[in-house]
Amino acid sequence: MQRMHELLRQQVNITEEDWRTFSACFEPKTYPAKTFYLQAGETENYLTFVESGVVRFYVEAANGDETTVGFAFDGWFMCVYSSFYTREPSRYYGETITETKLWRIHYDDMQRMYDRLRVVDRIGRLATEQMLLIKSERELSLLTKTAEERYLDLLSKSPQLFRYVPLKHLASYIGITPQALSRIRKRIS
Amino acid sequence: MQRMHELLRQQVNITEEDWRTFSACFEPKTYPAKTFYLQAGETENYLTFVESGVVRFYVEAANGDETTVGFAFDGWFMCVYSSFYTREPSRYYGETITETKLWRIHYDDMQRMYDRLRVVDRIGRLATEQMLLIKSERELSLLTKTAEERYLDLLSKSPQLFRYVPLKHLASYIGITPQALSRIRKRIS
DNA sequence: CGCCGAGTTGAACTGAATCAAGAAACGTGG
DNA sequence: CCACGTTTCTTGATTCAGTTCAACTCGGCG
Repeated sequence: MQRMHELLRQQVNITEEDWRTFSACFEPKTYPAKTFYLQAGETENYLTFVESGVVRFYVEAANGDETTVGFAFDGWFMCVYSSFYTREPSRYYGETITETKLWRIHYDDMQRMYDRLRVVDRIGRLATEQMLLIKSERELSLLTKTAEERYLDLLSKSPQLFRYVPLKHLASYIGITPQALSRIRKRIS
Repeated sequence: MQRMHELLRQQVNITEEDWRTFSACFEPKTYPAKTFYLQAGETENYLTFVESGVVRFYVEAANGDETTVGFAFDGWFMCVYSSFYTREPSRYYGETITETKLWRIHYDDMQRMYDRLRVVDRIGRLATEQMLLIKSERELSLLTKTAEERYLDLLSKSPQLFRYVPLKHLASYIGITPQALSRIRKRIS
């Protein structure tokens, strides 16, 4: 919680009183490794701050194949936004990779906070803007870069992933099969 | 402006007074067809509401190839968000396809509005959330669908594009070359 | 009329998918 | 702490979608 407080203060002016009101809405929770924090078909009810751990988001194709869409790391806000905003069932699974400690706020509480505290609208806007930047960058990467370039980007920007996540999930994040990734790694080394 | 007012009122409670204050910051502008509203290297200074017309966003590769990243239609807010938020030069070009009438607000005025009117924080948050939904959908499409599926999606969801935009730009939006799109169209028909 | 950009078509090539099999690493129970 | 089964990773052979390069058609427009 300490960490979330610091992170928010870097971005917005939040009074001690507003922080107490806002932070009181969060509940702590811990998931063991390899457990679902959200399954496809469920509705995302929480906006979550990751205190420690790594979470993987993926979708499942009709044939059972998984496509990894993204990850959430410690110090991030995470959420299946498409379900959280629209209140429709999620198409994504969210699964912990390592043991994950988090703080989360329920959708209903968040709406109350939006109405009650002006600073929360501001926080929500800035958090969404940051996620939009990440998604725009990824769109550009998928459109203009080769699989090999995306692999090297991942290697340099998120080396910690390679310690926890099986290569097959990184392959599907890059947009290729595990076999293709294996050959890229062989070619490079 | 009428249209923007209606659109906003569908989403937030905005008082007449706040609307007058906010809308007074917007200036009208008209671009002929095939002109740049923003070039790569420039910083995006405006958040823009498209009154009528179609705008294409693209990036240019080292070899001169263009990759179309997206479009903006009438009734949309448009912006090169990555440049607008970060105040860094844009890597995207924004070029009108048809004559385009728009209303725009300068970055500095928008920041003033954020501080002055609470409802603008709310509007900014909701607008960003919607763009994030669009980008998330596109990410999923690029990761899990074939070029042919993306072509058919575009055909059913945005048929108006086919009236204005050369196929080569739709091809690069789909993520393939004009030749490959030509063959897909032949195969399907 | 001649030019130019857009679209199509053909042929050769390439990166990645697929199918299949084997090797390595991992974790779980005894 | 080892043995076993499972998952992950690698490698090979084949197929496929899409790229690249090149030639040609078509329609608009100075």
